[in-house]
Amino acid sequence: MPDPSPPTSANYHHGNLREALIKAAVQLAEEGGPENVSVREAAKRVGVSPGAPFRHFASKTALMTAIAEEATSRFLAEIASAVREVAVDDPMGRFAAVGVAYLRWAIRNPTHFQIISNRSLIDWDGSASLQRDNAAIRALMEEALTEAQRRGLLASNDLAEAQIAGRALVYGLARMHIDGHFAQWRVDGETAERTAQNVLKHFTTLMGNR
Amino acid sequence: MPDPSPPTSANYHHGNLREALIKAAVQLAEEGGPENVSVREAAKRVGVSPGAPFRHFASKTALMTAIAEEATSRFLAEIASAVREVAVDDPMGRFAAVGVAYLRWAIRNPTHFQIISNRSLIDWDGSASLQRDNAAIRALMEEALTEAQRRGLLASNDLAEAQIAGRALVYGLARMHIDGHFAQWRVDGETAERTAQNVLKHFTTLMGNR
DNA sequence: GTCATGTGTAAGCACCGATTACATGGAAAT
DNA sequence: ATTTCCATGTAATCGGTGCTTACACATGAC
Repeated sequence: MPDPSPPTSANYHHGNLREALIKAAVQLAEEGGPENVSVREAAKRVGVSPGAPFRHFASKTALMTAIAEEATSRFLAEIASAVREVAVDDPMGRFAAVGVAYLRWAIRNPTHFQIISNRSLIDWDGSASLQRDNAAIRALMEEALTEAQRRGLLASNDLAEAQIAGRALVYGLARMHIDGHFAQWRVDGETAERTAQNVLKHFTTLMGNR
Repeated sequence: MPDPSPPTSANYHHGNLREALIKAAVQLAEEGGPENVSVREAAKRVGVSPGAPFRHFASKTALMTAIAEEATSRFLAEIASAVREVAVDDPMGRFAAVGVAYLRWAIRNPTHFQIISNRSLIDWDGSASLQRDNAAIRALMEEALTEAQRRGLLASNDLAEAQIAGRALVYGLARMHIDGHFAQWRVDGETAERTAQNVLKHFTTLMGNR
């Protein structure tokens, strides 16, 4: 009996192992959370030996970082797009748009949000794109609030405090959602997004001078 | 040369291995985060074989859950104590006190807060004390806001929304601190606690009817 | 056609959580 | 006082993990 599947020219070289590994790792995270991702299992699913992934990623952290880079890029794009749809002379509207878009993306992409929120799986300091995109997201929020204060549209007179508060609200709501805290109230997935956004909008108006 | 340290009667039975393991595990978490905890390493530090811990904890999760139970109990006690120091006819004051005490504990006990905030290391559903204590903490906050609304002291007319908002603010601030987000602003440990509490107090007054 | 390079395999390291069979020693029962 | 029993330890082992090293091969440049 001949070898049923020798490493012939057809499959010895995968062709796009890097992308395939990223896809497999994301799938593993979707099945059992980011902690469930294992390089070996991803390699197995792609049909490659356990050592192969390390030709493309120096470490498991590097693999997860690559996933985070892709995700953060899309995250930023969606937030920036939402901001662009608000009138330039409405900073509080831009601020609210950032928050709503942030939450919307986090809720609709829970796996990726969990990955980019997990400090221990990712090498933040080692990725220029991660730092740049995250800074850009922060800048979008900060610009809106700074401009709002300049125009006297902000209730608080402490800009830093308002920025931290806004960030905490959005981040807290997003984390409550992915950590399952909403189940402690009666909120059921479907309404979670609407509820969180209502809370956010209510507070952005509360932060504004009306 | 005789056996230098045989398992004689003096040390064959540890005496209080359970507590010793908990202490060692907490120390490991303090050194490198909750992910750094390993049952084997804790056993080694206590001077016991790798299998011994499993006589006292059915799994690593059970060990971490035991740590979380102790921590949550102290967490609740401190919050309850802070609430008791506020006048009974000042529900918004109680609400603020819960938030401040919550944040204060989280900031001063970052290791334990990280452990009790990590859903994947702990068996939440399997611990009655964890569920009870967490429910008690939630109840303290909810009671305050509910009473505030009953007395017409709440700006929002949606109680559930206000509760989620309050929770999100406190939780978001706490997580931002342990996740190192405050470093992105100029906040430096010392002032982090004061800043977070200022933000919280500012918003509790914003939430109130004045 | 030859060869260098990139990309895979195979084997193996140290560590991990967890299980099993066995050893031990203290306390309770007689 | 002796025996018995059981909680609590050890030793060995299993499958899984991240990661490294030595080697094989397929492919593109020359």
